[in-house]
Amino acid sequence: MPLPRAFYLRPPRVVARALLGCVLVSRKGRTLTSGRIVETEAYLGPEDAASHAAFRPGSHALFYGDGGVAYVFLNYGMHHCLNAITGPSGRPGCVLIRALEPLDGRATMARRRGVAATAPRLASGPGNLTRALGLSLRDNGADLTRGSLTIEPPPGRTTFRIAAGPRIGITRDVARPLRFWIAAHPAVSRRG
DNA sequence: TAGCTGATTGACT
DNA sequence: GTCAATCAGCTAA
Repeated sequence: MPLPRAFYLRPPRVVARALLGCVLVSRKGRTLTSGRIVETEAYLGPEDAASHAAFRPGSHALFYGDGGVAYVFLNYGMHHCLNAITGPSGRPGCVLIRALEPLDGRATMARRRGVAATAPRLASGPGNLTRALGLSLRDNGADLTRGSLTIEPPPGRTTFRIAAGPRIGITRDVARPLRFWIAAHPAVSRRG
């Protein structure tokens, strides 16, 4: 069972931490790929200058709607990034999913990435992650509580330490400590 | 219509 | 550490 809508109807900071350890599942045709979320970043509403809710029109309808919806965008002309919209309608915010530890479909991810299945960090980094799962702008607006792109609760008991720090790669509001990752996890993207 | 910017990556020096 | 690849959607004209 995917995480319920209510999971997402909370502030981005809370959802970002809660998503660590959860499993992102992508179904494309008969192919299933999944991975454990090990790294996220929170983006707030217009008060957060780095958030697309603040300066990226076109994403407004998604940001201001109910949470639990995928927001996929293209940047630098070649990389897709996957976000989960958070908060109830009228409370914009989202969580950028930056890195996964591959679970099901490792071979498929490796093929999509064009690397060996044994390669480390198959889905580490927002661009790599979306490529490994076969995501594109067509997945923008997808409902994360049902359908082909969902997020499941952590399987079994999982304990880990959550580390926090400044977000990576942004040019506005650089200092806010809104990046969260599983401490010492090998699949966390290295930059920063 | 042209020009600019960006929540990146990988290849190269 | 530097740099090119490449595009959606803005802005200026």
